[in-house]
Amino acid sequence: MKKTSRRRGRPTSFDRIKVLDNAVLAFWCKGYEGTSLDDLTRTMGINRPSLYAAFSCKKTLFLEAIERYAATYGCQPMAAMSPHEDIVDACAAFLEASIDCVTASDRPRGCLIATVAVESAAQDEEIRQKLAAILSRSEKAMTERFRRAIEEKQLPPQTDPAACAGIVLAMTHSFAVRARIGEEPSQLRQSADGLLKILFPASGRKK
Amino acid sequence: MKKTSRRRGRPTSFDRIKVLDNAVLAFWCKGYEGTSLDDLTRTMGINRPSLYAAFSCKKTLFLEAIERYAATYGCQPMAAMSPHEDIVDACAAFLEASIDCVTASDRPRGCLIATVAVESAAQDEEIRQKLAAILSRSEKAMTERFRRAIEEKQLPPQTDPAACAGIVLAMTHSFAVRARIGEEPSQLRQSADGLLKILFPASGRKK
DNA sequence: TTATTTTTGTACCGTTCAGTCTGTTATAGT
DNA sequence: ACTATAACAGACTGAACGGTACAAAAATAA
Repeated sequence: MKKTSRRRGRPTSFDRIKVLDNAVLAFWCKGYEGTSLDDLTRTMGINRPSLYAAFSCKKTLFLEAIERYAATYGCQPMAAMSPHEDIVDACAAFLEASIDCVTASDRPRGCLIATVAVESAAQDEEIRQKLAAILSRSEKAMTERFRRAIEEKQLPPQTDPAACAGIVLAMTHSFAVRARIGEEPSQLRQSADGLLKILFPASGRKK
Repeated sequence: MKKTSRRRGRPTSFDRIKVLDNAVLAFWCKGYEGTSLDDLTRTMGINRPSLYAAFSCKKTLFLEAIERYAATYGCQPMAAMSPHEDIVDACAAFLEASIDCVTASDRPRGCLIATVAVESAAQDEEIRQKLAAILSRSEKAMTERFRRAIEEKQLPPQTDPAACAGIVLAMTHSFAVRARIGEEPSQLRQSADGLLKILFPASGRKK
């Protein structure tokens, strides 16, 4: 039986996920073409050979950054729904988390997927496919959540779950664009409230 | 009194607006950072000194391209509303024109404003302001259109015009993102239909 | 210790970038 | 015809680009 033996050679001095998180910030801020290798090495805190050893090239680093973004920031709105049994509360939490995500003051404005990587989607098939997969996943999840709410009689039986999901997700895409262009959370919150009132007219809103 | 006298020297061999329209296509396709001066001169059909004489530098060319886009493609959805007296018909036409705009097969996918220039908005204040002005203008116009519909009793008096406008415009932002990522017009049309049904539940839709 | 393996830091590579200089060409005024 | 003016086409510039070569450094295995 083998003993736990560490790898030979000089050990890596950085945490791969930590520097990837910093790459996310760099791309999120300046976009794919707008972020240079100097920007990346500076923000990530490692130098070029380490970067290339860990991530192969700029594009695969970008693809990994997109995935990492989706797994950390991108999934927060969906995650914010799960504590809520009521579909109205869940949607309110989803929209609020989405606003937080695209306007947090300590991070770049907007969404790495909907307002940054999307630009590159027209040029690169690999990026396009990854974004399409992420979008499709969130659309399925949101539709399923509405379907459950209908099943649980929180919504009228004739409700179209896909249509509802489409509208709620569309609002978050819009939030990303509007936040990037400079709108404040309070303005986005107004739109969120308006959407909830129209989407759930019957619900006696508390507050 | 002066006679009509043409300018001295060699006349410009290109139409400033035509080459600007081509610059729109180039930026729309590859984004600001992704479009090189070689790309631009090739697509515009003029060479560098002519480009710089006519548009000063890459960034002011981009700003002019954004404005030109807004005045040509960008305003088409709003323009598609005006023939329709009924707000439901008007919104349907708006959404259909929006889908056409972001998925036309002879043009780049998506929207120059919502899926391309928006990336640069975080880096450049001048671009940010221009986009903000364009968005604000369309938001005002759409809200006003809903206000008129309420006034004309096409919608219940308690309807919130800003909320309705926000949802319809959000859907177009979403269309731009989804089109850029590869979704087909038919998929976007489903979302448009779903939105109309939810936004105008009372209206007996003529099939 | 010594040999081996792997990462690190620096300097460098060829290419492409945005922008300009120079000389030529085409028009209008005289 | 000749001069003045303005735009043309192509070559050119220094800087910045993405990516790599190389040797020093830091760890394990013998």
